[in-house]
Amino acid sequence: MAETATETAATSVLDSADVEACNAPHQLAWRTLARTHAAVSGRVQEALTEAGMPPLAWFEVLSTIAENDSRMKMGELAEALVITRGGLTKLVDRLVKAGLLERAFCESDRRVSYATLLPAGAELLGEMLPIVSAELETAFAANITVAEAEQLTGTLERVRGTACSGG
Amino acid sequence: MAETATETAATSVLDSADVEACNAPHQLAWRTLARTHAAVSGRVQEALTEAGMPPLAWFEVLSTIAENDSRMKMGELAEALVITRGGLTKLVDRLVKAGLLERAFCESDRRVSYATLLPAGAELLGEMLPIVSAELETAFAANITVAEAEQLTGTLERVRGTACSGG
DNA sequence: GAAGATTGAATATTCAATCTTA
DNA sequence: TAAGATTGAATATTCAATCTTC
Repeated sequence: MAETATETAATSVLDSADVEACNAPHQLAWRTLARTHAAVSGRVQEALTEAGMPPLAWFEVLSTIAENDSRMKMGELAEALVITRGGLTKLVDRLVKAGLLERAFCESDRRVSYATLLPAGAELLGEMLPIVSAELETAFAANITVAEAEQLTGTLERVRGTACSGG
Repeated sequence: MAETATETAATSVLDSADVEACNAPHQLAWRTLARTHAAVSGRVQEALTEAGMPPLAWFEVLSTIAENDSRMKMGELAEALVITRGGLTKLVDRLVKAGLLERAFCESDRRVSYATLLPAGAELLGEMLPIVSAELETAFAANITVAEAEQLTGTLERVRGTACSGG
């Protein structure tokens, strides 16, 4: 309505099919997913900053490498973190400059390079972990049960599957 | 442990408590949430690029405003999109420059400014929507049921709640 | 002084092009 | 020629400082 008003820039901009599409359960789930991710990320980031710690991205890198025998190929790491290769190169550059990681080259295939965790990186990870964990406990444990968390993980992994492999 | 090895940079870097914390259901849920978000975002972004459309962030802005009577305060919009105010100002700048949005000022309180949807913005939204919808259908509808999507939304909203308000 | 929004400097991320090795 | 990684240019985002209005 209100199409007679002269001020209204663009009322009723979406036809009924569009509105339906916007409010479909899957669309709603996606929007909630995106905003929950942003909100929780922000909280964790804030907690790290207040504790004088490096950004969340550094934690992601350190923890991912630590869980993979403290050594990962750059390509694998980029895929695990779901960021571009170029972006990962520069991110790792910063961690190397900070003395947390070291680059190593594969002997059998000189094209590949590894990012390896240094003791200082492991130590920092140990300091960041409780802060991140505490924040996640606040966000998750306080609001959903363990069973719900596991179900959430399962559902999300199925969604992610198609998004990645296209199969 | 493993301090006798000369090659290993940092093996067994996490003690058992840390490993436990990393693999806790809530930590796992968070990691899956973050990576699913990145993966699906990437897919949608790619589809938009291939169709010669603007980035996903533009879609988020346009659709959020469209769902709120085609007019939102900058602060509300920033909160809805979970980005900083400064970031939103520049994002909206780009959309304004592209002729998709218009700024309007509140008469009762001159401090607040509105972002209003222009017809060109509504038209573009109509073109982007089917592309985004199709990609989300591929990611969601193909892998989870409507009931699961609704449950996912509910679970995520509870997680988000604490992350935002702290209550 | 406080709230809302914007700006500029610094940082981070992407995309395309390049380099090296298989 | 292709795969893996890196670099540089362009873009986007944040943080702190500023401006305006309440």
